[in-house]
Amino acid sequence: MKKNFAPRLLKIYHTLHAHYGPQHWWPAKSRFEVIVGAILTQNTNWKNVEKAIANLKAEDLVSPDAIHRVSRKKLSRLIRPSGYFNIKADRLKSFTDFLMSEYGGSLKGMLREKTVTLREKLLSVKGIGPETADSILLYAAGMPVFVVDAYTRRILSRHGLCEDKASYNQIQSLFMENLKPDVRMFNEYHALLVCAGKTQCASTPACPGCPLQGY
DNA sequence: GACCAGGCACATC
DNA sequence: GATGTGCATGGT
Repeated sequence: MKKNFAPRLLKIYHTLHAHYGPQHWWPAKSRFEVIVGAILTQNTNWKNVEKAIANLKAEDLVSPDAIHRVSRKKLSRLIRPSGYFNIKADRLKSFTDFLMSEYGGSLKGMLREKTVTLREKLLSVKGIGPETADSILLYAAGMPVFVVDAYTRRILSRHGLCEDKASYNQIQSLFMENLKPDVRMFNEYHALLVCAGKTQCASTPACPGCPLQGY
């Protein structure tokens, strides 16, 4: 990244923070629940994910061991509200399989990995792509990795900070090469972009009432 | 009834 | 490397 985008990125962050306030992400009670949510929310409304997680909790299945043991059939039935339930059941299974084989089922063991190493390993798990991997790294592991999603791309291109076809890695680099690694801030920043994307900056070029108007 | 939502894998060119 | 398609529910 040749140009210094730090001032603009910081200004956007502070503007969104002042407008929307702290978002207190990730909405989950445990690290493992963060990971389950990260997989279930793929291309899906969070409200639907909450229903699926509530079903899992009702059966006391929100643990690596429980997910590993439960039948694929029962798992997909319980997560049905989150959509793509057959695929997502496989993805939850592939993650717990990975956790079992690589770390003996120990999430703590997994979280002791270096960030770069863990990211590569997560990306090798079937069903975990860049956004899901980075959500796990940031929100479950507490590592300073910036999460990029559809809202991030839309808002940044809308405000002329990237091409609308920019790749995931390009957008992630934009943040990580211009901002100091700061878990708290990366956490809030991504959450705020999602919040803004949901409300006003979503897709309209005019973006009426957008708190980022003029940037 | 169309359209969208905090993606990803896979096929094809 | 870019582009297209299947996966599926629930809210607007």
